[in-house]
Amino acid sequence: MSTQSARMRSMIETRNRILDVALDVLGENPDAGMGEIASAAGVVRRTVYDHFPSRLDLVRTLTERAVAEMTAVLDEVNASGAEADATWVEFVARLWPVAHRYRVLLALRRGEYGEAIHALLGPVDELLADLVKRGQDGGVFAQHLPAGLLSQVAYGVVFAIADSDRSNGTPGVRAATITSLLMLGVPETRAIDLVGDRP
Amino acid sequence: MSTQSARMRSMIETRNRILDVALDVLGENPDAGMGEIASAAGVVRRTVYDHFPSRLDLVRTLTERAVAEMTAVLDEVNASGAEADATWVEFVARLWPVAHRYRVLLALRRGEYGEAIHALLGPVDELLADLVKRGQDGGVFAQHLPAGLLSQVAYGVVFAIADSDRSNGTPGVRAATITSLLMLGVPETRAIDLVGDRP
DNA sequence: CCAGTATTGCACACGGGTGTACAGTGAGAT
DNA sequence: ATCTCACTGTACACCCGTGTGCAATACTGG
Repeated sequence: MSTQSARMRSMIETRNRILDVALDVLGENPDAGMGEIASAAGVVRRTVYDHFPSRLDLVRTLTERAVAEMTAVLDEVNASGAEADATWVEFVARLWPVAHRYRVLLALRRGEYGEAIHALLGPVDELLADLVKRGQDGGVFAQHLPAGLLSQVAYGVVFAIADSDRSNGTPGVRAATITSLLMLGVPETRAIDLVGDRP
Repeated sequence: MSTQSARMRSMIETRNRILDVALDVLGENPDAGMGEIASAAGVVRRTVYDHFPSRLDLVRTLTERAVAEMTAVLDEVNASGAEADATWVEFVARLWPVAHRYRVLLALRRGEYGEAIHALLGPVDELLADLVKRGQDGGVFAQHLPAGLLSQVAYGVVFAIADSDRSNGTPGVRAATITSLLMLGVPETRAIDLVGDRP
């Protein structure tokens, strides 16, 4: 049906290249301007505005991408029917690369577009809170904090550790997962068991 | 010796008012301009520049204040000679109000003045890392992460929970302390014991 | 009362990012 | 071969925050 190939294709390709590069550039410096993004994508600033009328449109599209990927992972993982702590381990493992790519969103949540991003990220936050709530109700997670806050802090920590990957060697998924599990109130022995037997 | 009282006093007072207000305003919105700070302090923008030649000077002074207060607390707490986990509890308790006031620094560490702030915050980071390292060597803290990173993430969590105070009611020091202890690898029972018996 | 000075209330220059306009170019579509 | 359209290159207007300059004002100390 869509036979308008070559033209369409290269246009979509540039659009995607802009998005990919924007993620990298903004990941390095959340305050980067459209000019930097354009240059990094091997394109003129004007062209970026052809694809995304405003900077907010760019960021929004990026966020929508992230939300789509994250909810996909969360839905899949939730469907397994496993215990909450095991589900969390699976979640972190699957989300690790994604979280690293979209780490910029955590920085972008404060300032200027914070409101818009927060709104788009709402569904993800809910799914996350639900998972933690399930763990608390099941007695596998601690209850020092309300589920909503605990889930935010927990995956904030995962993002933070993923961030530090850029500096030192590689704390890696394993360390991040264990740390988040501990914070969720899972005993150390159980935490090590959960992450121990995996590919 | 310093008998130039009334004049000096009111000038110092405005200076301090500017600093205090700047902490509040920047706490709400780290991107606030000198104009907003001036207005909030009941002063004209030009006056702020009389006290602080540049925006960086303002932020630097704020940071120096924070470093002074934090190192004071850390030194005092470290001198008690108690176990690392007990010391951590004391540390969080004493630092709680301070951390809440200076929460903006965590946001300001990224972007523009990040480098300068990071440099000034260096000593605090070291003291914190030393404390965590001591706990790891003593076997009371877990070792999934290197002391430097673990300490950063741990007090990042404390700041994050302090931040959320503004939104919901009051998770409070207790919840924040327990959460950070858990993440440091302290067993839940021990953690509750540690925070349980205090004024 | 008079001098000194912190503060005010304007003014402006400067830099930097955003978003737009428009003529030109080159590769694919017809 | 010609048309179409994504992309180029350059220019411009606009907004906003920073930092500076200077005369006027108010308030305090001698």
